[in-house]
Amino acid sequence: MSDKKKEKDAPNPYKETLHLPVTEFPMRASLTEREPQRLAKWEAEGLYQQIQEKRRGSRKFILHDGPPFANGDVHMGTALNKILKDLVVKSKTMLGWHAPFVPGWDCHGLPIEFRVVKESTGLTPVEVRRRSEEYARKYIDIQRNSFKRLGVFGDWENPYLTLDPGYEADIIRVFAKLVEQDLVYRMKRPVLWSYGAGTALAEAEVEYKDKVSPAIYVSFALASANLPAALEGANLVIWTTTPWTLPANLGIALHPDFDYVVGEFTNAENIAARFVVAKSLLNEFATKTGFSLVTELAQMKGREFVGLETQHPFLPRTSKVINGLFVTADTGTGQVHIAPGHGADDYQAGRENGMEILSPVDGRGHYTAEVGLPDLVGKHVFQANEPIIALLTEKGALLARESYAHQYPHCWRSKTPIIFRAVEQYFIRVEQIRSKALEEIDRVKWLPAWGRNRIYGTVESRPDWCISRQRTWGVPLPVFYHADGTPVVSAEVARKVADIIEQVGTNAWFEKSDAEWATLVGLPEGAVKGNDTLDVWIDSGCSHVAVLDRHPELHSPADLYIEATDQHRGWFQSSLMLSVVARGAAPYKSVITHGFVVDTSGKKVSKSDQGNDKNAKPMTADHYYNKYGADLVRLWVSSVDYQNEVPFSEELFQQASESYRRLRNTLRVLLGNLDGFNAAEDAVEADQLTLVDRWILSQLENLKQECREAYDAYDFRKVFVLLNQFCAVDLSALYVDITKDRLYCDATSGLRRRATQTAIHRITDALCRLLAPILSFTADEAWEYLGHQTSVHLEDFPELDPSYVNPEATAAVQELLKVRAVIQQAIEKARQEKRIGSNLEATVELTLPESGFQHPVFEALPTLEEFFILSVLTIKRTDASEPSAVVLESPHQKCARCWKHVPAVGHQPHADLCDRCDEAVA
RNA sequence: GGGCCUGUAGCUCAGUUGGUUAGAGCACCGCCUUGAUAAGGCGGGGGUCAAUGGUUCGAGUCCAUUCAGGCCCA
Repeated sequence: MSDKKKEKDAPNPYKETLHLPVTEFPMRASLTEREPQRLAKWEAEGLYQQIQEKRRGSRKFILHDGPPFANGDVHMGTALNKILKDLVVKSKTMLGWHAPFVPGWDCHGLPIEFRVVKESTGLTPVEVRRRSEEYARKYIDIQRNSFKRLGVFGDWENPYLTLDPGYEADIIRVFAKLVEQDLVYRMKRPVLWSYGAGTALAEAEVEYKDKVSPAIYVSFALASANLPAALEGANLVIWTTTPWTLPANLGIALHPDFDYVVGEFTNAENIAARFVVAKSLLNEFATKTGFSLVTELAQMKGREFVGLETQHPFLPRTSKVINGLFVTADTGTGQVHIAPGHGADDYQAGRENGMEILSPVDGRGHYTAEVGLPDLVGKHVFQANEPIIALLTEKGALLARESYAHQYPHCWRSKTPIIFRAVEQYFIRVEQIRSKALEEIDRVKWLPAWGRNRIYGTVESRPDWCISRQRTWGVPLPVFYHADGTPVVSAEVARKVADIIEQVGTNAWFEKSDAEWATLVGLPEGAVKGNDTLDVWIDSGCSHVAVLDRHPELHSPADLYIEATDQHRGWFQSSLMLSVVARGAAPYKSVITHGFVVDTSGKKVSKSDQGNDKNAKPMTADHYYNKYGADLVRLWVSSVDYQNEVPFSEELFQQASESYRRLRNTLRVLLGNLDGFNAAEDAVEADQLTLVDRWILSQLENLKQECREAYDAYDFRKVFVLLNQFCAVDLSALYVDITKDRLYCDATSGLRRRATQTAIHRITDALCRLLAPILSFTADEAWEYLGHQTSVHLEDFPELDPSYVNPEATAAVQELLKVRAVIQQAIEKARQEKRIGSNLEATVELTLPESGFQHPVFEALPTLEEFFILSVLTIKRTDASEPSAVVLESPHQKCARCWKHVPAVGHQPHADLCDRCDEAVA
């Protein structure tokens, strides 16, 4: 090692003559401080409105916002969703479209009502609704602030709310259309019922508690004519923990694939009988009832029993034998008692098998006359278990009884056990719109493509849509009842209701008396309004009517919907169905779905996990934009494959930070090198550009085109990768590194220097535009430092200019890079051996094969030295097949200004300078 | 249990119609630089392509099964 290497370099006396990068654009982003300032600036300038004004008249692109529920803070999943939408809106805008974005909120529904009712009991419906609205509006404000803070552009001052009177009126008008098309019917259906509170409950209002119930084995004698010999005189046997539902028994379900044994059984008292029992449960049956199998007469599959009938044990009617996949073999007999009015599976099975929905129980839990047993009428169902068991014993149908401890649902308020009770509900006849809906599915573009199958399967198999809810915080189901209880389900009446609601809101439904309403809608005296509200999926499913059709800036069908994959069954489906009803077509032209946010081990993360796991990471967006900044949240979104589950962790934010720093520092050095450059005066003509300039601008053209295409295909991840690679590889490692020498050391107005500044100017301009949708804050900030007074968000993506596409330069640089790799390896070896430090201390003897590397640049030593960042390069050609390089310590003096070790150093007048620097200083 | 989907380096992802030693960025390790400096450059290590079986001259890429995970149902 030379002595001069060890010497501490004296301060460069020529430093003042260098053109080092100068810019106020800070290296440190300080996003959490700067972003709010920029946000305030945008708001003060009315940037969103400016964008709308500027784009008015351009072709329109409508991304319709699916309304998040106005409950809780913005979760990372919600942030992902909104940022994806924003990436679409911003990129479509910069691609030349007019893409207004009207955000919305879903305001009605149980979770809010539940919260309100939990806080204080005994509220009137009007008060529940008042507080629910207050609650919803509070969270709308919270969420709106988060979305804005994340840099999402939209008409935040005029969002759509499903509680707006106009919106509510449109929901009711859609209901009128449903009625008009004869799609609405009324039918009993079992619901979770609290006899203590006298009301229907939702799943969320049920608490599971321990309860001991009587569990009984009951035999049902087969009663069909022409039974197979083995089944003559045989009995099916069911096991149930709700004896009180037996009066409503209308069927017995067997699993189609289970094996059932038909046989002669006897017990300790030598009573013999012929039973059917699931084979796998024979032992349990014997233990519990005392009846053990003596003679097996036959084995049959469950499906072979279908169509038979049994005699009801104490009522004068028969029960149907059916199959059901819900039948299990854990307990009982593999045969399930079916009371369609008292259970969800029972109901489904009952409907599929043409059974009545019998539910002889009133709202207080007492039997009605329908029960068929005079002694039981008026008795509470839980008081009826013993009399029924006694009756079964008397009829000889009771084979065994036991006490059974299990988790049983209880009402969260009255704490009483809940029962399944069938009440009248309203349904949409899906069958009548199904085929049209399926047709429409194939007219929509689904991204990813498998989304088509997902929703198709859902629509294909979905049962009729139950649209009534026994709730308060919702849009009223606009039906009335005559004094005799006859329902009035009328499109005309519904439209009158809608017109009134439009003026005063749905609270009026609850505030005005029945008599007032009857008068208003023209019904005879004595008519009363219904108490049901509409399923909230009707609310959001009407947005294409209540928002797209109503809002002057928007149109229907929308060009695009974007939501998480759960919405195939949810909003995408409800919107499709109601749009088929309202306009005979799908409400969207294309649909994008994204995955759910999962942690790095691939497990889902949800709000509910937060409470249970004390180590759980924060999952609300505010934590992340307050800690890292919105641009980092946005960069994270752009970096993932959103069509799958989206991995999320604090570690990923560290990773995004690294990418961010690279992007930011690249912008910074570009801006710094533009110091003193006036594009209008100093830019050079294209034909004056040097090889590397032509090459980088050709790369830039490529980047522009690929980014445009990726944005157009909603492939933000690809944009992220392209921009990262361009900044890290093409710019940072190559172009900027190579051109430092000319930028810093050449004369201010030197042609090479100006050529590179010209290129850098083009590059920086393009980068700011291409980055704008993703790094909305940072790109705008850099744009400002580029000398612009207005926001980058008012600009288009950079236009393609094919004249800069330069295959010749690209081919040359590709060859140069191959050689560069060889040289760098040789230099690295020398460096590891401590023979040299920086590249400029080396002299490289390059050997090239005779063939290949024929580009004229290989004859231009100064260009090669610059490209490889070397002081001195020599080349010889041999018959070797691959290039090779030998690295020697340079024998030349170091130029005090540019640090190159070249022969020119040592001449007068500046003995410590090379010729180039001598000229530059002069 | 059913429907739809996913499983490639520590992390996030590329891998065209099956065909040379499976790629990128980040992270990691070592070196250089101190004129992008709470920056920058160079070099390097790292993958049984979830597993098993099959089709094929040849499979990360096709088929089957299994395992793990997600959404929606039951």
